Amino acid sequence: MARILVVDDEPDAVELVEFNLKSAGYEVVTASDGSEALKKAKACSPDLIVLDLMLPEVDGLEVCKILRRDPATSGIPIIMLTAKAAEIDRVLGLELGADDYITKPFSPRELVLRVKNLMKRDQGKDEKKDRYQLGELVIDVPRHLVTVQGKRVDLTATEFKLLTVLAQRRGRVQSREQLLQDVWQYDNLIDTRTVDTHMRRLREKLGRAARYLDTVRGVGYRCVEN
Amino acid sequence: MARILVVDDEPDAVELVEFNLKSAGYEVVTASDGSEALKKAKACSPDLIVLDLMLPEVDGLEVCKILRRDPATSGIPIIMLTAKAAEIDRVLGLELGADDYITKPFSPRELVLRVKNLMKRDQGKDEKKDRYQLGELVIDVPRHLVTVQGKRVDLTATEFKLLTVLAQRRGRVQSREQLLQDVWQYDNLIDTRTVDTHMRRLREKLGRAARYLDTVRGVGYRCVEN
DNA sequence: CCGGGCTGTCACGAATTCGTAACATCCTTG
DNA sequence: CAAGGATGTTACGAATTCGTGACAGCCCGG
Repeated sequence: MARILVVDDEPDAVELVEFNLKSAGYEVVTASDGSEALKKAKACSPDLIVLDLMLPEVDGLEVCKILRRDPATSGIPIIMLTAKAAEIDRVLGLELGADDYITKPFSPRELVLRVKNLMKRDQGKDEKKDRYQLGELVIDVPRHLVTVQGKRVDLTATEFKLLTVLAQRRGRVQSREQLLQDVWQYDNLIDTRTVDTHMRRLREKLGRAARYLDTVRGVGYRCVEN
Repeated sequence: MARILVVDDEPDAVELVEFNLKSAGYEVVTASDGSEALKKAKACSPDLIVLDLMLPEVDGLEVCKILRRDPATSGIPIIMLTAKAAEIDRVLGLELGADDYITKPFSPRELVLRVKNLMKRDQGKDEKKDRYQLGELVIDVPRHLVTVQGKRVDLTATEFKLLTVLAQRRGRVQSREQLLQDVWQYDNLIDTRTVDTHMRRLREKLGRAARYLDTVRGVGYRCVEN
């Protein structure tokens, strides 16, 4: 089926991930440090890489960058494992180009789901972009900049992330729970109504461009195209 | 339907969980300590396990690990019950691999919801689609959008779910009780006649496309292909 | 220490949606 | 065709949902 390279320096972690991925029908290759990872990434040409952020010798971020620079490996989807939610911004940053991330601790099932998701996405169309445009509304992700009719709109970090997530999943309704997951990173303690408040603030700042943000009563919010 | 193994050393807790799961239509097997849990997990091959963190003899964490190592049980979703929120990290930890957790005290409703969620995730892969088409009627699930001859039809959350469930089980008659289970989830207090009213509203909004929704007198409703 | 921006929560009200009862109609059965 | 049950239709009060404004805690720079 498909080959996955798993990189982590903790043997237990590797073993668990390996076991679960194999159960899901994938072929698994492992590496325990950065240089080994780079070697195997070229040698085995995996279809996907699960990469721990913290590694001895060569850091996970560094590995990611190098993989992206090399034409032989730059097209391989990477899922980053991070210990802290705070590191996520850097992971998803342009200069790194990880395709997805999971914060530790995570459930193996969750990992398998994301792997499947990325594999599917690989064949399909739905890719993450640096820039989203909805009519006069432009979202520049790496620059953290939003403009409406060329005029800059100042958004807070949360508002920006919320808008970006909605734009990424354009067309599809996102439940409040889903948004809490994606924007607030697994912080289940937060009230779902908080999403409403941030949507309100976001809409207020976006002015007329707020029309791209739909409320789907009883379900959640959705970003629409026109 | 589906079998669930409930593991807790407090009889009261077991009883409460058992009662609620049974009310939701599940078959329940119970165990009061770790070794019994392991035995029954293999013997009964449950579809899901609800596992208390603190157990006499073999700790819940240990049980979880062992279950994950054994190929016979590693695929079974596990929901952990923890007394303290602080323990969550360990529960969802990489080396453990629980799929979800609930902190005590919890509402039975919450538990049932999580169980359903995990079950759905498990089996829904083949049958469930993002999109259903019945002639001029198109149901786009992720977008939460229904169109008839390309014209958008506004449905409430309940109506949409009802239509989706019927479309998923296309061709097969669904009893009112079944529909209440699938659409209204946990709440079995609702009058079956309520389904009729929602069917009426749904048909009204669908206009001509309502012809895809059959009434099977004395039995229930059915979605037909042509 | 103060002040301001950001964030999460709450409370309130308007609007929608829901569940049920009541009545009307349809269908089956004998 | 009559009777009785099942379903369709309508109306309405209850409950839910969402937008809005207010507010307190937090962090950080001055």
